[in-house]
Amino acid sequence: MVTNKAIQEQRMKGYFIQATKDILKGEGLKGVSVRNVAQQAGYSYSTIYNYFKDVNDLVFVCISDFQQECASFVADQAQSSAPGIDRLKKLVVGYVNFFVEYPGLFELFYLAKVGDFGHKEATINVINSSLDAICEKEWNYCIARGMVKAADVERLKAQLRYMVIGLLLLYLNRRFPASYSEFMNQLTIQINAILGSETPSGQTVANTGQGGPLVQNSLISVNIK
Amino acid sequence: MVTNKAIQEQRMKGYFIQATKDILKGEGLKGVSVRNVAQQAGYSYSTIYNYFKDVNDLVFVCISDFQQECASFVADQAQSSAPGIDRLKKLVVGYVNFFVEYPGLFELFYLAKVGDFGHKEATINVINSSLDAICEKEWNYCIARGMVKAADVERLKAQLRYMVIGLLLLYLNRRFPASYSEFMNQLTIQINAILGSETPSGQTVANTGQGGPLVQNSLISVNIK
DNA sequence: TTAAAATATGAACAATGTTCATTATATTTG
DNA sequence: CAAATATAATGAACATTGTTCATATTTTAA
Repeated sequence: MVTNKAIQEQRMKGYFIQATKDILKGEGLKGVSVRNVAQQAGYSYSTIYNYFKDVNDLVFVCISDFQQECASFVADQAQSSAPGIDRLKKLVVGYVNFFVEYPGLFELFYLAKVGDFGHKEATINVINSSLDAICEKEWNYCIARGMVKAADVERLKAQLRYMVIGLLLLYLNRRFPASYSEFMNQLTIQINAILGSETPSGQTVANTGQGGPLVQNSLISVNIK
Repeated sequence: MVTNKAIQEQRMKGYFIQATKDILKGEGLKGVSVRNVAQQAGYSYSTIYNYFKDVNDLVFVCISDFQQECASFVADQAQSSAPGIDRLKKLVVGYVNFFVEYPGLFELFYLAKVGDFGHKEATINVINSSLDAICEKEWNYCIARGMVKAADVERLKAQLRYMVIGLLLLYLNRRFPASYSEFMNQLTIQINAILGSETPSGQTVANTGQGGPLVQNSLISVNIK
């Protein structure tokens, strides 16, 4: 049974959470202070501590909500493209666009310090699997249609995940590349390197043969038809 | 000409920088406070402001030194392996190992907030090209020996860069993967996906063919011989 | 030696997170 | 309904941050 107390407590939490979310989307983490949030919610700063262990806790519970928002944002951008690899690419681009639009949320998802990892395992998991969750349906579609081998999917997911996060980190936090257009260009190149490009020509990606005593030669060629 | 004043000023800066570096390698960024650094250097906290604009400035000038240290660390780990792709892989693994050993330095390189991007362009560049700088000689070796096509090198460098940073970010900041061994396993998989594995069998990485109206089919196959 | 310039210093301020005794409100009980 | 009790909201207070600035100290110049 849900007691009145529980309802009221959730409502109070909601006020603080909404205020925190608004600040995060606008100014980012640096704008979130316990006094700032409290004022926006219409309460005294110390009242927050009746509902959240500390300010870290408050900030962290926003993540699940934002993951939902991210999923909607991405679905909206990708719905028009054809199912399969094409839409998969659009989903990844959409995921990147979301964090470019809300850099504060990238900070929250990937850069923010987490106090106690153990107690926040569920939320951490939401973060770590956020891209996978957004792409899952499309991966299944691709597997079912034989567009990708099931054995490769986990590695490909991982490749996209690390690439996207690395690219976003450098761009949002280190201004590399310096311009948005070059950043998007890099993104396209990277996505095509992982999921395949539609260039109608075959080309060799890496071709390694060398003669160390114990090391076998290896030849890798990527053919795009 | 180098004035006495300049020498003395550099010496003073050096005291604060050394103290900051020691703290960064040990406790990480959270341990760096202006009072903490000053005490370790044997001066009053306000003296720092006679030599550095702010605490961000102080922290940032440590980066070039650490890049040197990183390069030595990596070279030491990779020197025994055969030149070419094999050593290239070892260099990347060494780069990762460096930041696993000193998580505070990963924080400094990639996570720390930068006040004024414009004035720190040189240092930012040291960061963004740190992996490339470490691998440059080996890339040239590979190109000269025809192990990789020159046209592909920039993309491969970028792939390694984003992958390494994404992987490190998730592992050091989000405990993903949860164990060190699984993390290293992921690293190996990713490196092999980019630079080629030595598995003596051909395998298909991604195989996409689908029938959107305007989208061409694409087939990518990676053959390792 | 004395005047002047340079440099080191801690007091002071604003902003931060957090705790806690007190006040105000809501609920229960007589 | 009134009083007693429980619950919740509050701001004072503390510790810690970065930063500024007037003052004290040291070094340099005359």
